[in-house]
This record gives sequence, C-alpha cells and structure tokens, in this order.
Amino acid sequence: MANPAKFNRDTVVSLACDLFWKKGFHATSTRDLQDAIDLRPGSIYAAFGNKQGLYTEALRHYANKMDDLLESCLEQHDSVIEGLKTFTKSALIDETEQQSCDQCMLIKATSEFKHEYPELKSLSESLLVEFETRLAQLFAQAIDAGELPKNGKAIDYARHFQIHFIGLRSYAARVTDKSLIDSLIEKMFDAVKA
Amino acid sequence: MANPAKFNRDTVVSLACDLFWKKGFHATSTRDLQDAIDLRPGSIYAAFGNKQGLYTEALRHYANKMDDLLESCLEQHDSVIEGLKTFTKSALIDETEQQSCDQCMLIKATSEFKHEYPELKSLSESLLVEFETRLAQLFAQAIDAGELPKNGKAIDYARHFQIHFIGLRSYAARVTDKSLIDSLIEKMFDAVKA
DNA sequence: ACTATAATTGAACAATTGCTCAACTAGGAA
DNA sequence: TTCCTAGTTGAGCAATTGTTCAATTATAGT
Repeated sequence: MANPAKFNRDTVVSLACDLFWKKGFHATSTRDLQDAIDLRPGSIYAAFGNKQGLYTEALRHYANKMDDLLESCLEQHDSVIEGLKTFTKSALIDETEQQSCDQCMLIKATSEFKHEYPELKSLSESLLVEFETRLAQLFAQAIDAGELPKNGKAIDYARHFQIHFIGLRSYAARVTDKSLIDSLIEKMFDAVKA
Repeated sequence: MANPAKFNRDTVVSLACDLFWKKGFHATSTRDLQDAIDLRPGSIYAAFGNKQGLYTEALRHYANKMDDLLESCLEQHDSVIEGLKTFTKSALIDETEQQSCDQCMLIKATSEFKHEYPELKSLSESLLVEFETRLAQLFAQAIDAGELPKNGKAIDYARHFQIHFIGLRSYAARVTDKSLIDSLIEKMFDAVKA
C-alpha cells in the first residue's frame, strides 16, 4: 500500500456525525463537511462514495456511541433500573449541555427520510428497532431480578421507556433549567416501578 | 383595487404548510412550493416576501389548526380530561394516518432552527409555550372540577402531558398497528388520573 | 372606452449545491 | 534509487437553489 491515508477514519466520522446531528442531512452542505472534517472533496468521495455514504457511517457511529454509553452506565450499577436512570440523565442532561443537540439523531433521521432516501430511512428505523430490542432485554432482566413486578411485560416497559425518553429529550431541548429535567427523570423512574 | 389576487391565501398557506410539515424547511425547494401551491415566483414573493415569510405563515397556520382541533375536541365532552384524550387520539391516530407526518411541526421546527434562522427559532418556541400555557389552563380547570386530585399542580400535569404526547407521536410514526397506539393512549390517561 | 394600478408571468440572475477529475504528491516494494 | 500505486489537491462542472424584474395581463374606478 503506497502513500497510506493521512486522516483517521473514526475521527472524521465522529466530526461528521456531530455536524450532521446538529444541522441535519439537508442543511449540511458538503462545504460545511469539508471544513468540519478538514478533507478535500476528492478524499471524501474516495473514502465514503458520496454525502449519503458519509452520513450512513455517521448515523452508525451515533448508534454505537449511544450503545456504548448505555453499556457503561449499566456496568456502574448492580441494578438494571439504576443503570438506565444514569443513562437517561447522561443522555438528556450531560450530553445536551455539551452538544446542544436537541433530539436523538435516529429520531431526527426517521423524520428527515420518511419520504426520501429509502436506504437512510430503513437504516435509521432498524437502528431504532435494535435499540428497542436491547431495552426489552434489559427490562426482562430487571423483571427476572425482581426489580420490577413479575406480571409486567418487558416489551411494554421498553415501549414506555422510549416514549418517555424521547418526549423528555424534546422537552429538555427547550428548557434551560436542568434541575427540572433531573426531577422529571426521577419521576419517570418512580412511575416505572409502580 | 385593480386586478385582485386570483388565489385564496388560506388555501395557499394550508398547502404550503402540508409540504413544509412533510419535508421540512430545508428540503422544500421553492420549485416544490410553486408546484404545490400553483403560483409563479413573482406572485409568491409579492404575497409573502420570501421562502421564510411563507414558512412563517405556514407554521402559524399549523399552530392554529392544532388549537382548533383541541377546542373542538373539548367541546365534545363535559370532562376536560376526556376532551384531551379525544384530542390526543385525533392528532396521533387520525391525523398521522391521512397526513403521514410523523412529528409535531412545531417540534420539527425548533429542531431545524436551533442554530439558524433566529426568527423562526423564536417563533416556533413561542408557539410551543402558548400551547403549554393553554394546557396548564385546562389542567387547572380539571383540578377545579375535581377530575384530578387537588394536591397536583396544573403546570406539572401540562409538562407530563406534553412529554407523553411528543414521545407517543414519535413512536406512532414508526408503528403501523394503530390499535397499539390507541391502547398506549388509554394507558397514558389512566396514569394521569393516578 | 380609457386609464391607472395591482397581480401574474416566466425567463434569467447570482450563488450554492453535490460531485468529478486530471494533475500532483508521497511512501512501500523492487 | 526507482518505480508503482494509492492518496491528496483544488479548480471547476452541471444542476439546483432562492430570488428578481421587465413585460404582460386583468380589472375597478372614471
């Protein structure tokens, strides 16, 4: 291999992810991307094919990042529910503070590609289904461990969690007082146990 | 007034609203709009100034439409809570079926204009605040009427409703089985009363 | 019928878009 | 050292973007 690439692919994808997340696919121009990732068009198109190709990797990167955050939060607690609470606070408070990205990028993507770009539509949908599946696994675990009543269904808990999570995220985006969000998350988890 | 306008402004704004709602501001080109509302650039720019001007009216139109729906649902019931439930079902099931617009246009707008177009950002935010205020009014009414426990706060109910509403709407967008959404709305209102 | 004025038209502008490609550069293998 | 190949560069393309405007059309008031 002569003259190997000078850029780090992960770094580039991560930077592109931040920009796409913030501005959305359509509002992000290839010039914006060139500046953000410090690569000339030739390199970008050689490495990723086109704008959609880079977006695809950026979206996958986002999903992986969320998965990693979830798993690391779970490791911090013996209780699955406590792990999920830490994850929620981390995603809705810490992350929105530093990134100021209001919505989950996957939700933004499903909305943006509802009527166009079928590949991106199905990718974002399947990443969301993957996440729901993981949540259902975790709630099944919590039921087994006696953290939640035995008569509850894991998939119902998973659905309820997502609905609350997405709604809260949207609300957190337009509220400056993060202690309010914190107390709403506490309420959310009190309600889950009941 | 010589040669009065041949188009109906409300109709035009309503058609523009549907397109902007579906595709978002950035993904909607002025050519798309010209086709949808059947007007040539000159007429559009004479009537609305620019793309942003038309979008502004479209967003206001959307907020009014939602208000009208809410009020008409409230009129159908003596109970405020039952009125809100009918509104929720109407917005999340009936409307998404015919329009296939996944998200609340106001939420989409706040997300799209978080870092650009400050006028549209503050407009969408203030329309959301207006809606929250109306909800708080209604929950105060429900508390007074004895529909909800006296020790609850109207603003807390309003917040909880919005979070659940937005989360459910997002979930409804990627679920084909509308009876599941119906049962989730029923659960949502059971939880409110408790 | 005439006129003044407002609305409509569509060609065309400059800017921006996603993307290409020929020329150039750099480093591993011979 | 000399290739050969893979990576980089940036000028620039064709298409699309938001917008303008002179010419045209239509009508309410005289």
